[in-house]
Amino acid sequence: MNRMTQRTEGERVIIIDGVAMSMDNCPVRDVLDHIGGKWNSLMILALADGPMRFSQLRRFIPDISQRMLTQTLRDLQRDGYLIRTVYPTQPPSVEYALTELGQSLLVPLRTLVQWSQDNHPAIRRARSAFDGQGRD
Amino acid sequence: MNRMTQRTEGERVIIIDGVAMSMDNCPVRDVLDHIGGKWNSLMILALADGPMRFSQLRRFIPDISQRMLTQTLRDLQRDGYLIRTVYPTQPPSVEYALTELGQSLLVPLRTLVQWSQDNHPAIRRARSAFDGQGRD
DNA sequence: CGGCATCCTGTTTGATACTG
DNA sequence: CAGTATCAAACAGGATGCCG
Repeated sequence: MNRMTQRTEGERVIIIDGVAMSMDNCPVRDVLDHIGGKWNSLMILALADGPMRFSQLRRFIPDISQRMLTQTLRDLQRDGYLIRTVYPTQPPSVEYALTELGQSLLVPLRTLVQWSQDNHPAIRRARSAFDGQGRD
Repeated sequence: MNRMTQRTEGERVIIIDGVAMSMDNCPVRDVLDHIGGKWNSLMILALADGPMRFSQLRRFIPDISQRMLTQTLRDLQRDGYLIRTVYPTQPPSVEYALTELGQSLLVPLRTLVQWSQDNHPAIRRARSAFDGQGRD
């Protein structure tokens, strides 16, 4: 599947699962960096069941700051994961909803969520074993 | 990556896909924070085909610093994703290999990689569309 | 309500140098 | 070869105040 990095002159390439990927523009890194952000994937999952308003999301993720909420939403919108709809009510309300792209990300994301739940105990076990043995 | 356990709040709970999860000890965040790290998931994928030595990994991921390589490997070892084996040769060689846990993570990870590759064009398109429209 | 701008902090990362 | 140590830069993130 994957093997060795090739360092052709000037052009750096990494090979993952047999597919060469330039490091300047690696799809995997690009996506992973985003879903790995502290709030991004949580936000996608939050919107899984349907659109939410700004203040709803704030309540839904209690420990996010307004700043990070705004920023995360803008980032996700920029990448096409969700759409922002402003309703010109008084006071104004803004609704965020997953796009088709966002919905499709939900699939691999849920796989990962499932895996996390299944294996979290094992990780915690490994962690305390590691911490325990080195110490004394 | 090295998350100091911070326990400030009492009993806050977030609901993902209908499942309530404590925020102090959320499996999803715990795992996502790791696979989302800049190097972690790349490292797991690098070891997918078999064990590698320290310097091999360095070459495999050309733009990682020695410091980050060491640290990432220690973190992943701590969480039970890989094992570290020292061969008392001269000079010493150290081999890193995925554990069963690490191998199992490979499955959802590959799903994500696949998704990334499939949808990267769409993301790039959305991104430039977003950047273009706000402009002037 | 739904933001944005500013300031300020701790954490993450990279460069560099040194060791067994 | 496979690390450790140290320093400085970069960045993420929180707190606060202001605005349409």
